[in-house]
Amino acid sequence: TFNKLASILCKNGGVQDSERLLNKVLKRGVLPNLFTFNILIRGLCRKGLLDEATRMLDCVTKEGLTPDLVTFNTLIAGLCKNSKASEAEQYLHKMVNSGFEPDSFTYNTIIDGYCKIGLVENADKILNHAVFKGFVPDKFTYCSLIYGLCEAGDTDRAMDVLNEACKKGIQLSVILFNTLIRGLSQNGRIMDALQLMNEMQEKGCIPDIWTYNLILNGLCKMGCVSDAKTVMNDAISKGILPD
RNA sequence: GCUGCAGUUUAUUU
Repeated sequence: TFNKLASILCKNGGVQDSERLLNKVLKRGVLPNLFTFNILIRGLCRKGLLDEATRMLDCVTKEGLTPDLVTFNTLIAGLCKNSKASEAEQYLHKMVNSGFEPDSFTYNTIIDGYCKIGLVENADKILNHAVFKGFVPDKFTYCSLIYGLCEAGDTDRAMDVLNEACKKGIQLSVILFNTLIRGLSQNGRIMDALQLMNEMQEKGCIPDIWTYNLILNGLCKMGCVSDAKTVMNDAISKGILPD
């Protein structure tokens, strides 16, 4: 019960509330387990308290518990969300040295972390290493790569990556298309973005409110407000209401 | 003690 409450408190942005609750509960003799620490690590990272979060890892050991894969993944994700992908990579090495096998969460998180800070090359390096270890790229991996390539202005390669994902049997999703649509429109390729919005339907992916918002944003930024209106009416006629 | 279950980690818009 406490763990569930702590998780909710942390997600609402209040690690301190969680810690207060933890103290109360400790006084009643309820002992935290590894889940508790994992939740707190996530909460601390969300607040940007990375040093506290990494210290939590030591706390775990002091409490006689052993960090598990989720503990490492949580910390790695927290570091990545705070633009610290290379620090996160250090923990990848630490966990391997501690005898843990990184899983798809681990690899995808670090790959995403590097893509988000514009270091697609580093992401690629991790990916190649991961594939060598038997990792199979999934929709998360491809999404991050597409995002990263687009941010780097390499929309052509981003499109190649989507095609590659398709060829490898990845079930293409609205999210993957949205990611590429965003990249195309942010790189001035609004026509290609519109075309992709049409193509995605042939592949069974129905544009959602995110898709339309991306397209509308792209059109408006290019000054094509009347085209944006047309698209918006199209969305409304399909039952997708502006939010 | 055993069995089951539950709670924690990764991708897209403004």
